[in-house]
Amino acid sequence: MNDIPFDPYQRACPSRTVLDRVTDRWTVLVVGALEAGPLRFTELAHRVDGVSQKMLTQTLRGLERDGLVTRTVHAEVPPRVEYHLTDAGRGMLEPIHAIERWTLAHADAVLTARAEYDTVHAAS
Amino acid sequence: MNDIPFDPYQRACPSRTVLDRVTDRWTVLVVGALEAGPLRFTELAHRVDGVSQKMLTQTLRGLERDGLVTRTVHAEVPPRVEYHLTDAGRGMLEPIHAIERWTLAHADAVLTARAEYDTVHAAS
DNA sequence: CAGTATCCCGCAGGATACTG
DNA sequence: CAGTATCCTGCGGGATACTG
Repeated sequence: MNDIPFDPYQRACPSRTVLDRVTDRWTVLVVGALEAGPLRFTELAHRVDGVSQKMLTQTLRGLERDGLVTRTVHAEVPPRVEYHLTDAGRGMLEPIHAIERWTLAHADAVLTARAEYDTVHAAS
Repeated sequence: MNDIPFDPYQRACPSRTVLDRVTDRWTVLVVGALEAGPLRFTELAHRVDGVSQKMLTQTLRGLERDGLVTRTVHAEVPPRVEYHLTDAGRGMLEPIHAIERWTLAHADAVLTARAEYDTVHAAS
């Protein structure tokens, strides 16, 4: 049991490293892509458009390390490796859905605000 | 009206830059800190422990640019500057709450999984 | 197919110093 | 107090090449 509660607003709190995982761009997209079901490495690379193999590997290893994704190797030739969410990983879908919902709902407003701001604060 | 719907899974979709805002570490903490009410620059720096003045300024400018935060300068000496969420910014609280909830709820499990993983995959 | 291994560049972001 | 302005370094992350 913990004597000290987690608080991401504190610099030294370990929970901040956990926060970093949820607020990772590729993590959000990869976990979101895995919601519909297990995917292979290449399939993921296609779904998450623009991710490099290095970043995809790195993201998947991190998710595996955190117990959010499981990596299954099927003994075949050519090899088939599938990634699927664990129960803990599926828990991440709630914040991810909220993030995606907000992004889609406010994208227009934000982009408009940006253009407006840049017009007003245009460099001479 | 948009002929093309936003899709953050597509590399070139502008919504990905909006996604980047919500998935920014300091953004989440700053907006979360502003939920309770307006705060001054220094107060924010204290609440969001560990943020450098440079990153705080940068984060606030970004939020202002995106129309999520308003900056109010009170004509006093010494100057008093207050930041508060706009309605759009308050909308970001939903994903942020979900993120914070998940972080606090799964921090223990994730940290344990990490330790376990690192033990098993220890470098020789 | 599903990676690992390198090389390398740009820039995120901290530290420090200065201003209205 | 609330910043801006520089300098500088580490590493995020892309490109490329190689392997089981």
